[in-house]
Amino acid sequence: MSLREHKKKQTRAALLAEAHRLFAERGYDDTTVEEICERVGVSKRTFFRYFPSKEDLVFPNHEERLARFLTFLDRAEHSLPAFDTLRLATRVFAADYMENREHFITQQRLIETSPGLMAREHQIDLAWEQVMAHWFGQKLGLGTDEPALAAKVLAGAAIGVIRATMRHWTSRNGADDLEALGMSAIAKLERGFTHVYPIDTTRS
Amino acid sequence: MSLREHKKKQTRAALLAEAHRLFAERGYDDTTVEEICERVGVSKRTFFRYFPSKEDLVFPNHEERLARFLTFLDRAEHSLPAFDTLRLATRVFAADYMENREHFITQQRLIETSPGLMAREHQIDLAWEQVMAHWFGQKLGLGTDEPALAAKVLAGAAIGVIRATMRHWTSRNGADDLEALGMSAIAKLERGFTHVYPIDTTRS
DNA sequence: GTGAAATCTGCTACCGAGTGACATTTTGCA
DNA sequence: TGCAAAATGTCACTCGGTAGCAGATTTCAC
Repeated sequence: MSLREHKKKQTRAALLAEAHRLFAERGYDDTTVEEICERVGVSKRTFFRYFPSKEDLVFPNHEERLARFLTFLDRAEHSLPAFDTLRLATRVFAADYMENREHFITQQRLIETSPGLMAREHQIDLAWEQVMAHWFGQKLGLGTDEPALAAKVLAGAAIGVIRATMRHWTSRNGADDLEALGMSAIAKLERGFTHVYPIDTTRS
Repeated sequence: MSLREHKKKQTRAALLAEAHRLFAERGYDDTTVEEICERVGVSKRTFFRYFPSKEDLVFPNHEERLARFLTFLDRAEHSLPAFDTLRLATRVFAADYMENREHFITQQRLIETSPGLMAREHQIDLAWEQVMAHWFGQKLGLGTDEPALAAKVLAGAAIGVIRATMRHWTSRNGADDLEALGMSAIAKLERGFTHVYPIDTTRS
């Protein structure tokens, strides 16, 4: 790595670290980009060359995570039923969240303090949803582009279920077994919610 | 209605109309609030007393719609199975969308041009999700506050499914029967997605 | 090493959304 | 008509984000 690249990594890391310190100290909205820059000793202009927006400070490696998910799906055994692959992915990611639970919960709490961050999170979820929709579409054997409606609907349901589960988990400070929650959620997707709200078989 | 209230309604309507004309003409992001104000003959400060933000111009009556949904749920026959009530609601809202399809599709297209509008839409969806979670929680007979996890997960899935369905519908210019799409989506929630991605019963 | 070219940074000036304080007009009512 | 309240306008400001350009640093070829 050249000296230049090294310094860039350092600057980026310094901005991230200082930002998170300030966010923890006085919150996201009450921390201005200029403050962060002053502390790091960098101009505002330079900041925006490292991070396209202030929000990106909170989701520094979402692209990497999404890429991980993508390669996971690509490498998944083609013969495995779709929901089994989902279960595998859930195990992997649940383990990650459980291991770094303080970090993720802190981040989630921060996100919930600012509508802008909520928006950004949603944007990221949309990307995940698209990836899933595409993958489900392939599983249905309809080629790669323009996944079928059923695949898109399933992807939407999956993301919705994941978000609700994650919110529940973080709201309880990560006390529950995230993998178990995930398995239960996937089971509901797979078998339907009728066992929760039984179909009335006495009606005509 | 007093003269004062009358004028206020007029001003509000004028702002909305002018805004939508400009949005259609040169897009949301390329229309400034000041422009809208100039055309209507009102100061920027006054604008922000009518609309808390520029985004609210695009979702002028979302509170009213949500309230409609709420009273619908409240008035629903208590004995009716949960999913049947959902189906009823879907019929009502699908009819509304089908009747004013140009309006809704135009609005959706506009929303998709701006991340800020997408964010706002999501915020509104969250409110719907909360209402649904609360209602599902009641249906489960667990009292009114802090709906059970299952209720929250179902609400998340429901919103996810609705959004995916709506996106599909608008992307095809409202050509499909929205009510039929909705019924299919609810059926998937109810019975599960196994018929789309069958469970492999041959595995050990 | 030295110099030139590519790259990085800082500065200043700007835009648009949104807010606060305070003066001015408009309306409702006695 | 006159007075209080409500609505509006004005001005100045904050903050996130961008454009242009000048000056500094690094890289690389020689």
